[in-house]
Amino acid sequence: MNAAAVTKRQQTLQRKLLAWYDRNGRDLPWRRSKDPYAVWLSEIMLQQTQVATVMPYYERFVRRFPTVHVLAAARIDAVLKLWAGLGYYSRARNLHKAAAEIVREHDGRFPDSVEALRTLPGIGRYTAAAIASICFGRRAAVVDGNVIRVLTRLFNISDDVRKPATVNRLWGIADSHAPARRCGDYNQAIMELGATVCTPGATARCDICPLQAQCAARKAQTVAELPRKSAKAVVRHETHIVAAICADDRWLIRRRPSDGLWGGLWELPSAQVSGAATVEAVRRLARSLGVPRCTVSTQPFCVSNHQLSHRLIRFTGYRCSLQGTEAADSMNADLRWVTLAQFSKLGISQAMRRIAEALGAGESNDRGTRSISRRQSRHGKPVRSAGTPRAASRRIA
DNA sequence: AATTCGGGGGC
DNA sequence: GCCCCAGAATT
Repeated sequence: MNAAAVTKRQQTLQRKLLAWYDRNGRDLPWRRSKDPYAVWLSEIMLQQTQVATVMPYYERFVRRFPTVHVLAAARIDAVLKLWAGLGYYSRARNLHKAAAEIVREHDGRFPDSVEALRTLPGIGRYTAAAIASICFGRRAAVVDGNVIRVLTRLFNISDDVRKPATVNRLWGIADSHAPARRCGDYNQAIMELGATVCTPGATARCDICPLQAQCAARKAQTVAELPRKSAKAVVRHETHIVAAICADDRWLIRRRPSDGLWGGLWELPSAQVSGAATVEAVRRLARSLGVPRCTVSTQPFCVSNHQLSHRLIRFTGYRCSLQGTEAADSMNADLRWVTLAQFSKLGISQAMRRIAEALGAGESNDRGTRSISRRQSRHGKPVRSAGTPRAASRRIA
């Protein structure tokens, strides 16, 4: 908030960063205009996600939803479908909500202040400042993972950056250094420096850094140790079962509740179990879906480990064939019967995609035969999800 | 202040 | 394997 006391040193940093950025800034799709919609979308996608990962998703998304009006009018399923695989799906749900809000409350125009932007779902202090500075020329500093690295090194700050108090301190420092003019470029410059030069650990390229003469960590030879982070929480291990319930060539799928993990995405019904994966647990899951009687394969068709940042989930999938013709709860809009091809085109997580592929590999190989078969891909290599024990990689029909 | 949210790039 | 990533919302 305080732009009053701008020191000579701050001006030097601003000038060097901007000059460096003018020469070395990457040509990214969302930098080609100051259209707040494009910038907003990119900033949301880039949350905790690297540029290289975002690129194809961004291109697809703007092609399908070119304006905030188109996005606001879309169904959430269509949005999640294009987001599928990118992770952190609340971003997509909040994006959709915010689009509707912008159209409804702001006549389709983006708010141009940090405070007003901040009220939109999915827009926190970083994203609000990024949009306000880049699109509307506001003087608003940003702090992200890149800026944390650059600032802790520039000022040789060894506080634990996992503590909110440390990050708050960095927000203050960032704010005191943000220039009144070209603040959007300045913000992108310091992030670009963190992404391409002031990189983590020993990969930092201090030799080509425009701020090497000003860097306290370089002088103190602490670059590789900064930023300092306390140990992160240990990953919990969980066991989940998957019920692949089949009637003819259709599978019962369900939409996950909109909050929580993989919220709003479709899945082959799954559930966490406390002990080991069992056929009994699968039967219970099937019953809860309105499938009272079915035959559950004794051998799983797939065991797949899925690593998340804070937990490791082991999915064990079982085939279930329906007895009789009773349908699952037909009044439940979150349940559907679809072919595997249809399923793969819906918004589903990467974890579920792998499970569905294991299921499909077994299908295609089993076509026309009842024999025990080793699942194979088209390339002839055995299909085996990460961590699958060999014994479980074959299915007994 | 601590947890919860995904998935992949790059070493 | 490991660390990290243009963070936000919830508890």
